[in-house]
Amino acid sequence: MTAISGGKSGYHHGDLRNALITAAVELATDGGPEKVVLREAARRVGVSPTAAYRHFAGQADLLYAVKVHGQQALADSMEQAAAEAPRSEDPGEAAELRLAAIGRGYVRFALRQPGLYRAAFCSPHLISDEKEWGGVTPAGTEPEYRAFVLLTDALDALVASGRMPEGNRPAAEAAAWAAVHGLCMLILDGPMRRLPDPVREVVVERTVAMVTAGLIAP
Amino acid sequence: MTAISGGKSGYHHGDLRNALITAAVELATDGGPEKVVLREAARRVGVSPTAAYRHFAGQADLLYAVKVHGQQALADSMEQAAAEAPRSEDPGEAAELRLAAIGRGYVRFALRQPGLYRAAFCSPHLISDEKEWGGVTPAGTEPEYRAFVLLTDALDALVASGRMPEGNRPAAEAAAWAAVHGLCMLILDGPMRRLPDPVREVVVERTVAMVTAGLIAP
DNA sequence: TCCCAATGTTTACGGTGTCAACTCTGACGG
DNA sequence: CCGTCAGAGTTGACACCGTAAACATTGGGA
Repeated sequence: MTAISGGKSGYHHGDLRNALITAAVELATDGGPEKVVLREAARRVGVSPTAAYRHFAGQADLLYAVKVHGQQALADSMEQAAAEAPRSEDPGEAAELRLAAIGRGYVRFALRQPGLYRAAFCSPHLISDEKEWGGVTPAGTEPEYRAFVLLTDALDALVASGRMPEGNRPAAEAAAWAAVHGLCMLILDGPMRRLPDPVREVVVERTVAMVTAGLIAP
Repeated sequence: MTAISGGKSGYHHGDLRNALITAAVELATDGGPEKVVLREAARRVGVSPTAAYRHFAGQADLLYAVKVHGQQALADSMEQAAAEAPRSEDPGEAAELRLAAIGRGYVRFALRQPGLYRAAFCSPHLISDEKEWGGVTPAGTEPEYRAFVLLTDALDALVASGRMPEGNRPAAEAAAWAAVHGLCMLILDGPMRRLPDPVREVVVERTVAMVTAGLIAP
């Protein structure tokens, strides 16, 4: 049978897997990963709960699909922010601006799509996916690969321009990622939630500044 | 009746609340917040599930108690690390070393007690506690208050010594906290889990260095 | 002494993830 | 042209979980 037939014949849905993912993503979008419940997704698609087991190993597997979706959406936001980054003649300054822009794009996505973002980074204990970074670089199959590459490129450009010392390069991506990720989590779930908007912006800018300055410093 | 009677008379436990918290903390310690299940805690204490409702509003309330416990344990680790920080004659250098020590103490706790740490920062959507920071400083009743004060003092000392520009002071605690928190989360739950130990140490040191350098930079 | 308020218990309900067994259906080979 | 068979969905059941209501037990003060 063709799996790409969009027409639902009543019994056979035709594209149940994607329909379930869509529903699950919707659940995560407003409510976060803990709202991704298999039965509800099936309910929304109009199908029996156990039907999902023909396409997913279980709820964790469905949640993992949502996680991948979220991470790709995050990478999109970062790419867009990078594209809109202010240009500069000085390659060093350009690289620095680009890194800052990427960071802001990251945070912007997290704040605009808190549910999806939290799903994208929800604990693997709920999922038990066993993919990991080998060294500091993730394998190309990783869902967070694109976001990681964006960051890596920006850092490489920064060192290539001479603005960032080579000695600071190792693990720089980890440090930069940690700062923006921690910022988002603290704002979304942590003690910084419900921070007044102006204060929040100050906090974001201070963090971005700390990252760039901290990586550039000799 | 006295709530402090330790002797269990069979029917009346005597100190059920603390017994439940202890059990719940144990659950979180090996397994994280999602393993904090009310029925299991009651089971371990040898009491019926609904007995817990005499002492907690519900599972979320019990989890919140665990959260507070975790945050205090975290503050302990930070305090100890600060006390063990290398001294220096130069007050500027001393303040910087102290800040770095605090950061390492933070990370050390997270890596040694991943379950508790994750519980300490688990999403309020599972808890619905409605306490928050007013500005950038938390109210004194906050569980994360002690840890926050430690950080704030270290930063104040840094600016008082003249090593950190006053212009960098606003929201500096947020940026610093974000970096170490994000680092811990990425290592525990994120793409950096199962990073080889040596690499992990490099990552931690690079992050700590980024924070201090990034805050000190003019 | 007796009573009552605090503390636990039993029972029950709705929700969840998941398994096993059954049923429908459409595409393919004869 | 038609039977069949594997893939896709269904029903029913089980073991958990959180939680509410009604009931039972106890010990300390009036």
